[in-house]
Amino acid sequence: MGRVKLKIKRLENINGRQATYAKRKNGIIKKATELSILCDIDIILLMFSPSGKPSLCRGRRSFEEVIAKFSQQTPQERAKRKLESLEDLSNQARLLQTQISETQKRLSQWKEFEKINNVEQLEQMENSLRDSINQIRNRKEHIKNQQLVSLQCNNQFNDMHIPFRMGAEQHLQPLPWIGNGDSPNLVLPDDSSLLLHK
Amino acid sequence: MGRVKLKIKRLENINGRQATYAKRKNGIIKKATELSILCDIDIILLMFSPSGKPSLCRGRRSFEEVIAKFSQQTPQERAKRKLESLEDLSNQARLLQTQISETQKRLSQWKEFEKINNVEQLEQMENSLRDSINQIRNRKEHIKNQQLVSLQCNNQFNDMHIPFRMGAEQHLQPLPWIGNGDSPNLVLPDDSSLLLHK
DNA sequence: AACTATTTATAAGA
DNA sequence: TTCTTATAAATAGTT
Repeated sequence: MGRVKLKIKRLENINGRQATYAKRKNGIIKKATELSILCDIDIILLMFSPSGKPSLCRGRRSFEEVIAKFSQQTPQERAKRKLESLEDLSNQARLLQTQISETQKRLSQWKEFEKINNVEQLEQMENSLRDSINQIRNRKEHIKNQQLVSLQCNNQFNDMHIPFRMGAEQHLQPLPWIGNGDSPNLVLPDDSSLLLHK
Repeated sequence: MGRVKLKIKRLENINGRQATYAKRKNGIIKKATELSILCDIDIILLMFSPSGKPSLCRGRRSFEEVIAKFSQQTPQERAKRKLESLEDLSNQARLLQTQISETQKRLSQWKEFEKINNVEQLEQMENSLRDSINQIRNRKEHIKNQQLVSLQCNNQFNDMHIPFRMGAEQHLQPLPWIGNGDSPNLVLPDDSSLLLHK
């Protein structure tokens, strides 16, 4: 449609390409808009000028919505998307792996004492454990004293039909972590004393 | 271009929409192809028929390449992409959060004995710690014996110009985890004995 | 799917 | 660049 019939072949003149692009771009955008309205459809037209400037034409729905719709419809696209996110995920996985192995290294210190060859370090670990044992003993004493007190209270109130062990329920709370042994049981004493100062 | 001038407005007849779509789809695809060749540009034309069937037209470069080029060029698109991946990431984050808080809950048992109100449980923990201390003591004994042996060896070989402490280097290995106190120091005794059977 | 009257797009020139 | 215009191309209604 023009003065002469045009051969569909790359225009060698760069200015000619720019001029033709400018004209035909408007034409095709008009066509896309018309098609979208007339037939009530989703359409995306994305093109780059010879100098690289993008032009986007769309119907009523957004670029992202239409691309997503297309990607969801075609299995290849879905697979490709997954492949793309795989890269990110594997980076994250690598990071987590590092963190986990570092943590496990630290944890294994407290399990596999036969791998530690430093007597001073062993002694510091022993002191830390001893400290924890002392804390546990203190706690046990405390609880036993409390039980004694609450039993005395119950005896006082037994004639008043207060339910048995009422007032001592604090130490009867369920401890949900017990028996939930599907993941390793971790231990964390306050072992800041273990850090050797540089 | 046709027998009558067409008002650009949604065609009410569904068959009319289908027919017009079929004709104009070919037209616009031809236009897009011509533009791509004539001006040597990237172009993507994606449209859905009134019944939902997608048609994709592209130039020399693939759909993904052109979309990526566009997404990289426009900051809004880049932001939107990030926003999309945010959803996945937040799901992962939530999962990790759960795992971390579960782990921390377990760990805190070994730090905050004053929160445990069950004497039996405290005793099991104490036994576990005592067991670890015994292991440490055994290890210390073992190392001291080894040191004695290796010192004797060194004395034997001193006249042969063997470097000092050669043969005892095993217990002089650096222990990289010491002093690396930027993350909590974790402890894991073999506390399977702590699990109460249901 | 093919025809064709007519509209629309556009190549070259101003 | 934008406008003009001769001509090519697309297509609406029809068969």
